[in-house]
Amino acid sequence: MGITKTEHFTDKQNAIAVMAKALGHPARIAIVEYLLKVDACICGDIVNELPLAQPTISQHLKELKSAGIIKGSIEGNAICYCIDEKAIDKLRNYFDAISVKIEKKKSNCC
Amino acid sequence: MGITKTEHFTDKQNAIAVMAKALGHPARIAIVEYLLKVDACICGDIVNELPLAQPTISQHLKELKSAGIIKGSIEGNAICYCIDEKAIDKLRNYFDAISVKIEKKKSNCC
DNA sequence: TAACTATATTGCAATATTACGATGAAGATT
DNA sequence: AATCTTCATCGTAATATTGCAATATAGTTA
Repeated sequence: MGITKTEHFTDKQNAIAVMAKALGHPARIAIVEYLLKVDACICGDIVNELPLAQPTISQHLKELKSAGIIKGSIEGNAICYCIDEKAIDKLRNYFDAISVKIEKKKSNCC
Repeated sequence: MGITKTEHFTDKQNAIAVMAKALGHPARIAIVEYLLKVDACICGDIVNELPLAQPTISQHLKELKSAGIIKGSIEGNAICYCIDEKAIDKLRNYFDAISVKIEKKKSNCC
């Protein structure tokens, strides 16, 4: 197999999973953190920051983009990537909600 | 390849990535949501709830456990799984921090 | 326009993931 | 003790991911 049975789950579950999966790699976490660190979102130097080859970075950027975590705009012959706040908000709200639910339960057997 | 170069990244980056990766599958999101929904964390009926075979569920539970998202305790011949609040808190804090940083910047080019 | 720069795509090898049937292990029930 | 129930593990097939060298694409500059 190796194929995920997305059709059995809700759109929301799939949406969260897609975003989480995109962040499920340390290089992609490092990219996100780098985009946060630099003041303007002038990119491309990501390749110089990370110990990975340019095609590998490009591929990770593509995955982050297709998951909606970052967005890119053309800036001359370079490309300016930056974090898409909406995606982060969705994740934040999701984990906030889980925390609240856990807090409410606290009946706990484990 | 197919092998992630974890050694090039910080422990924190790897830790977040491991948790995100564990949640990067809709079945595992569904499991977490089910554990939140049921009042007591009596499990095993997860298999009845989800459209996946028992070995598949077992494998997903193992991954969630090894990522620290859930913990399990033996309850007779059944096993009681529940969410580990600490992991959720870590994720929540992480995305909160990112949100704050995005908010502070707002210089934004894209 | 030719060369340069920045990023994307292609193609490939190595490894990981997903899924499940068959089977195993351990406590519960009869 | 034999059986049942519950969950884990093994083995295997199909597919996905990771990483990079080579190459392509597109804007920029000389």
